[in-house]
Amino acid sequence: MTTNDVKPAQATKTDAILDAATRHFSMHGFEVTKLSDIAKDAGVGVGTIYLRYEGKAELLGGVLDRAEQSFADAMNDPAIRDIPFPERFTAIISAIFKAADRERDLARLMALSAYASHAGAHETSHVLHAIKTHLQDGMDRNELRADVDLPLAARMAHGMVEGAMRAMMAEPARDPAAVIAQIAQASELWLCTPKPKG
Amino acid sequence: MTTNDVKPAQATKTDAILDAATRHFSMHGFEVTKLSDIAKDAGVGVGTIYLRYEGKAELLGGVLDRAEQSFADAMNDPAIRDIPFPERFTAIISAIFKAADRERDLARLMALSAYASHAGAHETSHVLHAIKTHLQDGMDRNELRADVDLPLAARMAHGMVEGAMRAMMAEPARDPAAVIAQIAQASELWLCTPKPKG
Amino acid sequence: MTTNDVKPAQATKTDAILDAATRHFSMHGFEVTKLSDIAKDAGVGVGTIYLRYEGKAELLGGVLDRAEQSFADAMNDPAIRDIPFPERFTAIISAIFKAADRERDLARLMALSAYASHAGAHETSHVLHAIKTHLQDGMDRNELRADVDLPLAARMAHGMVEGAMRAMMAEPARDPAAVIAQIAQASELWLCTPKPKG
Amino acid sequence: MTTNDVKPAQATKTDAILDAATRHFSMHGFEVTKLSDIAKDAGVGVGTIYLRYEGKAELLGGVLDRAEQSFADAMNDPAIRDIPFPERFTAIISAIFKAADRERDLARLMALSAYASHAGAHETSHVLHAIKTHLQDGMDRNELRADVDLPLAARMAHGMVEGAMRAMMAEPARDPAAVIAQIAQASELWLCTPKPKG
DNA sequence: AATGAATGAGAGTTCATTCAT
DNA sequence: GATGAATGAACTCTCATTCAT
Repeated sequence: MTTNDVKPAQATKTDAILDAATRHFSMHGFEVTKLSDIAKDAGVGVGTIYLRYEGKAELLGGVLDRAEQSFADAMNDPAIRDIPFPERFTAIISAIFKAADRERDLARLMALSAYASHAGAHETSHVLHAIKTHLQDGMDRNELRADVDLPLAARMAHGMVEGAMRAMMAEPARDPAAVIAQIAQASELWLCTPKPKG
Repeated sequence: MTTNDVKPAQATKTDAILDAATRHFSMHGFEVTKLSDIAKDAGVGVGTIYLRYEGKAELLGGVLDRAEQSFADAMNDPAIRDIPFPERFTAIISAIFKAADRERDLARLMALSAYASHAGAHETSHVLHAIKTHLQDGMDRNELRADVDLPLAARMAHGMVEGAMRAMMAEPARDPAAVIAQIAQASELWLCTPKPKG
Repeated sequence: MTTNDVKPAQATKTDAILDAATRHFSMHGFEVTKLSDIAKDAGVGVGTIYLRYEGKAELLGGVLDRAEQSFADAMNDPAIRDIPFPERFTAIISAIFKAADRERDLARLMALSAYASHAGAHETSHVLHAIKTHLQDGMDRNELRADVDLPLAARMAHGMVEGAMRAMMAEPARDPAAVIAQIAQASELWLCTPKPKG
Repeated sequence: MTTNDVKPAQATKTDAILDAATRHFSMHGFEVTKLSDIAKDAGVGVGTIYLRYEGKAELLGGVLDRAEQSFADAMNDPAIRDIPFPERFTAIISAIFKAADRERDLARLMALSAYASHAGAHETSHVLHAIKTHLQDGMDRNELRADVDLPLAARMAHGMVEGAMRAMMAEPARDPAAVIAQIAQASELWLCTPKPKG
């Protein structure tokens, strides 16, 4: 494949399929979603989906991969890696929220991992991995408490963000910045090395 | 049949159905679960399920109701309400974990709310409500920070516990007591009024 | 069984069952009707129906038997047998319409014969048989045309009355007496020995 | 495939389905008939039926429509319209019998109208309408008695033919021509303007 | 005799998947 | 490569029938 994309048509169709599939899977769930609906939404025939994915589960796999990648890319932004803790918390969480705004239904999508044929691949999500990396980095720099159980803390932080997102879904009027600030503050109090007094 | 044994047969059958349904729904998901499997597992005929629940969705509703109730009961134990913060965190979290041990797959179950016909009833879960009540109580007693956004913090705490549970599922060898201690510590640092120094 | 009915309770229950069954079968059809509905309508338990009838088909048989008998009784009224043709036509048809008013849905019921386990018994209906007997009687008295094919004419007359009944169902405002007069006139023109002129 | 052969496959399949459905519905009734049997008989998969009809009731609707149309077409043959009464009776009845030979079980089919989702459409059957038209035509030409109640007479004639058909079903050895002659004679005596004597 | 909870075979319907065009 | 008509396995739900009480 050359640098300037030779198969724009196909790429476009694949994107249309992934877009439609993301929409349907996240809004209605895996089993409820009909491939024919996705095809119609994407403006292609059902058979076309089968030219790109082995089946329904593999299509979900593709959807999850793309969504996770988008999240992970945001969090792995080198610019963020240079920020010291606790300020970095705000940057990380902002990145997650920004990605979540693009991939609006990631939270719900992630719950579908179980259906993906290669579910194992998603057992440890890219997002979770990015969180772990950031925390490890903070510990290496002595900006985070050494006595923290890293894998456990990463899961807890992950859940905390999910909980905050659910709060925003339940009360859409909330100010995202304020929510981000609350999570950042909680993270700092919980994970950062206490600042020496005085 | 003893005198204080009211309709044991029917109660037993309903319980068997709910037990089997909980097992299947939480382990395999709503759509994937076949009523015939639940019936077989419960040792009853399919028709018997329909004598108690209008359909599959209503059966899930019954399962969720029972599970939520069990959790909420554990957390509303009056004995817990007398413990001051931050010690109370340990008690609450222990209660959740103990209930989770009985209702092993609550976390996964809760994700199924969408399928329940009376999903609205679960919009705000009993567990979440219990958490809110405890936090409010702590704030009234000045044991928790006054500047905490209660509804948001409750969701975040809820998510944090879910995350910890996922960690335990991923690594079953973990010591539950240690996990509980980590959550309790994080909660204390994050939510408790800082103790005066000195 | 003595002359004065010893088992009024059972007879009453049987009647209630037959009444309810007649209502349901004729209004909604055989397959659509649920035994539990009939039982509820009759104020008995489902099991009670099985104490009197072998099954659903046999219950329909009982319903048809009773309805047919009621019709046949009306038409076999000795008073009618003394009337000469063509006047007798009016009496016969009036009797059918009167019975149809009591057993409101006979026409629809008869269509259900196919479902009765002893359908053979109904192949030649009582009503049809009564019509045949009357026509034979008229031929014996030379009041009806000798060249009429009796079994065929009986079926045709039967159908003609059914057609008239459908007309009344379609246009309930019709005057029954006028309808009866039309059928009687048609029968006379068609079946009676032409009166000598002059 | 020739040029003037438009979508033969699909048309053929639809026809096969309608043929099989007609056979099954008329021989065994609506509820008793299984879609899987119709599909097997038609040499298609069950799903194929659902590509053409919304469900079982709509399939019956399609069957009734086609059958009625076939009958009505036979009766509306312009050649018949030119024959004067009473000779026209023979032509009409012959046409009905000929169509009945093709659509062997129309009489029984018509009784199923109740199950068709668009039953209303069949309230007044095409056949009945054709009969009415012929009678009206006869009255306009002064070939039929003016004092006949047209809608009622049409229903009665319709029923008379049905009765005759039942006679033929009960006694298959009967000569159709003789049966037709009997109906035609009855119709003439009943409906035609009496011929002036002399 | 009367009941109705329990049963499970069986039907309509859906939809992922295939493949001829 | 693209399509969508065709397929049939598999599901939920119903209800006649049984039988313990």
